[in-house]
Formats: sequence, structure tokens, C-alpha cells
Amino acid sequence: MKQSELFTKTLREAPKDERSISVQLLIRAGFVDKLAAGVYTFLPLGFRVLEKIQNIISQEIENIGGKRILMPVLVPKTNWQQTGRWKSFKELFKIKGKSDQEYGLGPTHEEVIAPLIQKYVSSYKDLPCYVYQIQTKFRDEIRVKSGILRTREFDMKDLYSFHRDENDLDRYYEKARKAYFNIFKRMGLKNKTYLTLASGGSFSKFSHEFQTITLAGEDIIHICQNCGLAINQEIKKDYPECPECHKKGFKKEKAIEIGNIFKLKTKYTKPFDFEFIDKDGSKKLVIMGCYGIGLTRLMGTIAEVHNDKNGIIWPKKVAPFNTHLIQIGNNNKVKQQAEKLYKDLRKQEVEVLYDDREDKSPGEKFADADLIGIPIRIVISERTFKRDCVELKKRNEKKIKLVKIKYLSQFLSSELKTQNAKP
RNA sequence: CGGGGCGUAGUGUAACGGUAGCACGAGUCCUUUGGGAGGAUUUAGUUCGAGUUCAAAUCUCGGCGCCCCGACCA
Repeated sequence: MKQSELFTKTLREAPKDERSISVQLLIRAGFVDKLAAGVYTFLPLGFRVLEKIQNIISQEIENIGGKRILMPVLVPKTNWQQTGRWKSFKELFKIKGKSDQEYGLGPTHEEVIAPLIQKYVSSYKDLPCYVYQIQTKFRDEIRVKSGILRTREFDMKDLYSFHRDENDLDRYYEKARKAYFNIFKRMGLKNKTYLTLASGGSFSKFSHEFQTITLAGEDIIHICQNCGLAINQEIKKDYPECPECHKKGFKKEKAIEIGNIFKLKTKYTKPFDFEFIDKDGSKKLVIMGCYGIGLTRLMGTIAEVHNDKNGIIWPKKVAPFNTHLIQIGNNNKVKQQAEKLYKDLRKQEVEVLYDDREDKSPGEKFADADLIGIPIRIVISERTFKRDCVELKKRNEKKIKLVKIKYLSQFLSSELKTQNAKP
């Protein structure tokens, strides 16, 4: 993409009513725009990051058998009444149509998926079954917080699994846990993300949350210094020692929940009488699990964790572009060379944001590049032109190196080859 | 939902109850081009409503909106 065609602009200062560092940077760099409290537009750069996040998540979920669908946002009142959540789900946005028909705007989709899968599952032979979607969710939060970290409208991946017994659920739950860590690893969050025991509600002993350490977080977790398992403060009173390794040393940290996995068992199959016929001919309730990841929150968390005083430092796999090509000066030869490089790189499927703006000083271009935070910066100027080189700098490093243009694609392909590790 | 703070131009920030100003941005022209360039010139604003007053950005009341703390968060 040519930067001269990018309609967004960077801001020198953050709007004064945003205090969270991630959203300050995301707004200044032109990734998102705030429409109202907890309601954001994702601009071209931000949308590209969301797409990267989405691709990584769907690859990993497909790897554990998930089949992608898209459920409606409008969910009729009767579905909610069947599980009692029309009354008990306090954040449910409720709307009324012209004919007095009432709907809840989906904040999560157990009430749709359970009766949906029920239509197709009648025998143990139809199980297990794994279905997911990536969709905009609505929750009427009493108070939104920290930019895109807690909003009223957000994108979520929700996966649901259906099983004939709890053992099978347990096996899949483990697979999901591993898939989640793959996802967070690919997004550069692995080192700061902890599997965390949390309340399981009345129907399961625990659920597991994936908590990323950051001061912007709203949860407090206690990390076992021996085995690394964390316990959410909300249930810590029940566990003076680690339930995993039985040691006692814990470290307290603020963290944000970027995902969770939950053994629902029969909580949502029972209200719909969702049964199957087992091998022995008996009817049994289907056992269910659910697994959520907030994509927009994830994007905010990444920006919150990866930044410096000059801007965001996107991990490679979620950056809006692989490379940021910057043309310094408007010398014709330099310009032609930059244009050619832009085309060549795109032919090689290297994603490139090309700063071709003629009315911006070098200093401003560098400052914008740091703010936007693309991993590899490529500079072309008269200086490099004379030597038939380009200048390379990584966003997370200080050193700058000159590379002959003919070797650039070689260099980039080795730099980017880990990009698509998974099919 | 309880408590606190705040609403001035696209962004940031001034103005005793008395002329709404500055910086950045944006437009035009000239010069400039390796870490947010310089000059000239133009552009654009008091959240809304009511009240007090000769006079309100400023005081009072109400609405709307935003931020923060707490409670809440299948």
C-alpha cells in the first residue's frame, strides 16, 4: 500500500481522554478511531492487524478440527428464556423489532449453537463435533475501560465442542489448551501469558483463563513460582498451595484475560434436551465445552505489551505489513528505484507499506514509521542509491545495515520465512 | 450502579465576568530534504438548553458526552 493513498493520518499527541497506552498509540498511528465509549472503528492498518490475528486463530482452530460457521447476531428472546439468561445475563443488549419481537444481541452463542448442533446429532456416531465462529459480539458493559481492552462491541472467536462423555471432553480440552498457547506464541505473547485457574461456576471445578501480564490488566493472578500455573485472585482464597505441584511460593501480577476455556458439560444441552443415543441404546445428554478468544482485546494487549516511547513494535506475524519502505528525498532516480522495489517486493509477496509521500520531511517519515511499528524498515535515499544499496533497520533493534539491492529479497525471505509456519 | 474529574478549531493547550489566543495539522506560494524544516499567507472553535448579569468560555441549574476509582464481568 502506498502511504500517500492511506487516508488516515498520524497524530503527534494522543487525545487527552485516552489514558491507556495501547489505545493512545493505536489512535495516534491511525489503527483505530473511537466512535463512542467502548465502540471503535478499525481503520485500514488496524483492520489488517485484525485479519492477521484472525488468520492465525482460524489456522490453529482448524488444526484441532474446528469447522467454521457464522451465527446470527440477532438471537430471539425465546432462546435466552430457555436457559434463563434473558434475565440472568446482565450485559445482554436487548432490542425490540417492529412487531414487538424481542432479541438479544449475541454476547456469546450457547443458545444458538446447542439447538443448532442438536439438529444434526442423534447418535454417538455423530460425536464429537467441533464448531467455531469469529464474529462481532455485544455486551452492555456497565463500564468500559482502557480503550479497546474492554468494549461494548468486540470481535470474538468462540469454539464449541460436543462429546459423548466427560473423558472425551477432557481430551479435547487439553488439545484446545495447547492450540491456545500456539496462538499466543505466534502473536508474541507467550512469555507473558499464563494458564490461570478460575472459577468454574456451579457445574465444573475450574475453568482456565489465559492471562497476559500487563499493568493495564483488570485481573490479579497469583503465579506459582515452582510450576508456573497461575490462580485468579477470585478463587485464590481456596488455594494456599498450588493445586498442581503443592508448593507455596506465588507472585502476584496484574493481568488481562485474552482467552478462556470452559467445561460446560450439560449446562446448555440440558435446557434444550439435547440428547444422543449411545452405543448401548441409552439416551444421554451431550457433553459440551466452550473456548473463547477476544480478537480486538488481543490486538490491544499486543500493543500494550510491545511498545516503546516512539510507538508500537508489532510482532512479525501480526504486523499490518512485513516491511515499511521509505523513500527519502524526491530525486527522480531514487523515486524510480523505490517504485521498482515496491513492485518487486509485492511480486515476491512481501507485504510492504511504501512511504512515497513527497511533502514529508525525513524526520517525520521516520517518526511515523516508529509510531506505526512495522518490523522491518527499508530506506532508499540518494545516499543509498549511490552505493546500490538499501538501508535496513528492525523496529526492535537499533543497528542499521546496508544491503545491496540484489541481495535484498534473499535477506527478506530468510527474515520472513517463519511467517507461515503452519499450513 | 456509587464516587471523583473533565468538555474551547481535526489534535493539544491559553483567556480576572468585558476583543476567544497560541502550537501542531490542513490549503496556497517560495525555499528546504537523513530523526517531527524555514518564511509568507489562509482555514477552522467555546458540548447542548435554561437561568443570573449591561455583559457568560468563565457563575448557577439541567441534559448530553468522555475519562478515572470502586462494584460488576456466562
